[in-house]
Amino acid sequence: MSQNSTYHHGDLRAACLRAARELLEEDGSAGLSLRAVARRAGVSATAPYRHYADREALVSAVAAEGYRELAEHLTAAHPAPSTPDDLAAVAVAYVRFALEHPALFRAMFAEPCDPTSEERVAATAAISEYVRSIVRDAFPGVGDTDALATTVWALVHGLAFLHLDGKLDTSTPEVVADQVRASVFALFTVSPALREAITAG
Amino acid sequence: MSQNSTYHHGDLRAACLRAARELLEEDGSAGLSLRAVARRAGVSATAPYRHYADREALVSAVAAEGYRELAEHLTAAHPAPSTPDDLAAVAVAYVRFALEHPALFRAMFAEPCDPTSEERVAATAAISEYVRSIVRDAFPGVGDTDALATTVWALVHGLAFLHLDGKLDTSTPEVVADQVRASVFALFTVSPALREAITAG
DNA sequence: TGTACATCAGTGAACGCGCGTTCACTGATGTAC
DNA sequence: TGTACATCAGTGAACGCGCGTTCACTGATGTAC
Repeated sequence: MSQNSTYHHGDLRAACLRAARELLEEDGSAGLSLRAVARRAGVSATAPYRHYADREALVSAVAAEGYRELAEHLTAAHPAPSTPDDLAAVAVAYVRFALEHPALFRAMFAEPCDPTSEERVAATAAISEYVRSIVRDAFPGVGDTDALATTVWALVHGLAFLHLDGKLDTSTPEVVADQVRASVFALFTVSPALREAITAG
Repeated sequence: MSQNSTYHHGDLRAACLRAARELLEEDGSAGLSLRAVARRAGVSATAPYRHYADREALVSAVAAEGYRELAEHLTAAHPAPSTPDDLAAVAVAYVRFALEHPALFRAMFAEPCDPTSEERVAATAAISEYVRSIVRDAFPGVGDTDALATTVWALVHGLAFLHLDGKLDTSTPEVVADQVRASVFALFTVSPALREAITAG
């Protein structure tokens, strides 16, 4: 698959994706141009067109990869969370992912999901369903957990963004993790009666 | 102040700000260029330089204005919130503001606050302090409400962004408001003992 | 009230830049016989 | 095993574009006397 010829790259598609991610982290989304990607991959400016229809297609591919990695990162934190503690661990992983890949995370959530990119739509739907399933598994007694799941997701997502935007203390990973855990615990000690009321409709 | 001469604009500074906001809403942040602003204000490409040092200065001014308007919008929703209901009303206003000014809201939170723009730094600090003061006033008994305030802010901010990014149902303002209220109520019925534990440190 | 002049807010030509994208092309690869 | 040829993955020149920013300028305004 990898040959010593310099003419054929071997795996330019993957190399473009890698270059795009690097550019994203270095210069933000403004730095992510097809030409810059080509330059970094050591290839002519037009070579990426063999693998991506246009700039938008490349960005969508990057975002989709980000969603997949985020999902992996979360399951790695806890494969089947079922208690507030488990959930807090997953939440911490979510925020850590955002802080470790700030530009990627922004690219994933910055724009309404491009409806023409099947890959991206699927990846978005998957992460959304994944979050819901975690809450469902953690609270099997409740009939419709969707409202509660949304609340959890919003809380964690908001924590991720506020940290990312420098609005909260990010001096050490521990400080961040403590804040995330405290917030999740606050949410998950809702009185059972009220939780019923919220999730009934 | 406004003369019939076409040479002197009269209030180009404000006109630039207005044009920038319109461009932001129409084309997203990519459409916000100094040249486009000048064009829309009906003025030569270099005229805005009389009022803004460079593009970044204009963007910062727009963001700062956004922060001020958000603060006004929140106080209009409830001048001195002191119950979960009051707080829910403010939260609904926060999310509505985001949905009514999507590109502006993104611009406000998209990048770490430009540390060279005093106006922007001040506006950011003000909104942050405002959120904290609301929670402080609503829970005067608790010594350190900062952790709780962060939780509230994160929840509401996350709801705003998830709605903005098309990840949640935004079909009607009522649907959105119901979700926001439900989420806030879930948070504010934390058991008193646990709230103590969270906010003690 | 009139005039001289400083100041202010605009003009418009010009610069260099990087971008996305097209096009005709060419070198390398792999397959059929 | 060798050759002919289709296909694939790259090249590189070229296009038109809009951008940020500079510069020397000029028209309008306001103020001092």
